[in-house]
Amino acid sequence: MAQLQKSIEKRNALVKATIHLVNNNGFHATPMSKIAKMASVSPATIYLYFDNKQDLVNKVYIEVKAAFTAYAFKNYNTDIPVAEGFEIIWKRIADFKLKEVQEAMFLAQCDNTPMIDETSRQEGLKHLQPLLDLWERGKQEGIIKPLSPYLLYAYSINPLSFLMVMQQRGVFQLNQDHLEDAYRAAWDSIKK
Amino acid sequence: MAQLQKSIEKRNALVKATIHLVNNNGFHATPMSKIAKMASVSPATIYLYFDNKQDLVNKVYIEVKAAFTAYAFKNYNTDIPVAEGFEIIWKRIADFKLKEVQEAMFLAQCDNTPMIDETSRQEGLKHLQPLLDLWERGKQEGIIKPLSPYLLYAYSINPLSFLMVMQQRGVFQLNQDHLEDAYRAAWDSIKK
DNA sequence: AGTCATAAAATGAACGTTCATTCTTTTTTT
DNA sequence: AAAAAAAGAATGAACGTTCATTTTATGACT
Repeated sequence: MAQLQKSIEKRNALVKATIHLVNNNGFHATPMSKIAKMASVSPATIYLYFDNKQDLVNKVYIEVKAAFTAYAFKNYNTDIPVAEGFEIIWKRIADFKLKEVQEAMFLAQCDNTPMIDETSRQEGLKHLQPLLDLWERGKQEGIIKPLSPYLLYAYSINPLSFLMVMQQRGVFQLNQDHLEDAYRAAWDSIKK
Repeated sequence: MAQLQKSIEKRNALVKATIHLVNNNGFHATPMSKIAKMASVSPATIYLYFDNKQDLVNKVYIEVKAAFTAYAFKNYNTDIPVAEGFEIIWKRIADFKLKEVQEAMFLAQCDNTPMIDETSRQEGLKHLQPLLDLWERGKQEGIIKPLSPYLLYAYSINPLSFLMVMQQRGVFQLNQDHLEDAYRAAWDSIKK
């Protein structure tokens, strides 16, 4: 029991170190030796928890993505009206990206590079279904534009990633007023 | 003269090969030997044109970025009214991303990873000034929302990158109708 | 409770490979 | 013939992964 506990701690440390180092250096410029060192572990120990480097980063991606969507949909259920549901989800996503900066940065990098296996990418996409359902409902009720989900996503949700990256690079400071403006822009771009 | 001519061809081949290989494998999974092979050149020859691998990718980034912005602002000048100017620029950007897919993918990857030096990133940003000026004018005339340029960019220009990546991954096909919809969403999100 | 045998977990060193870069030689151009 | 450009082979460092060994935890038996 104490043994299992310890293992989980080590695994978490490895995941955390991977996120941090990949954010700063990229996947291929992050040696296993450095991940091990940051997690206070021997390089060989990584291979007790993961098959290899690719498996490590795939698993980290899927776990972070799952955590992200769990957070995003926490206060949402299908009984809530479309406009309100969208606002709830959008603001939770913004929350996540502002609070869990490292995790969000990691996802942004994964989504824009060939770093992740295609299958893991697909896996990560599945979790977004509630949002797609909401948009479908919104279209049927004539509340939002009859557009492809990719367009809806591109103009309402995805811009948050861009803003977060800019904030992270220190080029501008994102505050609560900005977020209200951003939400308004997001809604204006998809509402009918 | 004939010698210089030949050199430029080799250099172009190297740039092209770098873009292609980095798009498919990422920066660090693209060995100089493969770039050389794809450009039909010896690895050593690369070092006649570029200082090292980092210098190569930085220069490719800046050149592609310059080509991109030159294309974007081709038909625009400061006498054109704000709304019309925005439409011209937006559609040229969309054009570029659809026609020069490899170049656009390369920029998207550079903008979301630690692959490029910070100074090169800054350098690439400078070229966007005409768009910033246009927004400033739009705000003063009360035509577009009084928002930070980062918000304006995030909700009007940047989504195109997302759409292009999705298209490139084959998850959906972007056609002319989509582009009209996308432009409408872009404008709705920033107009007052 | 304490001892010890066994198994699991963890380690550091070592291996084989890959890669960026350099060096020496050959080819091409002037 | 001299200089510039290009080539391929060589070099040394870094990396992912494995291996042999040590450390730690577990549980049976006194």
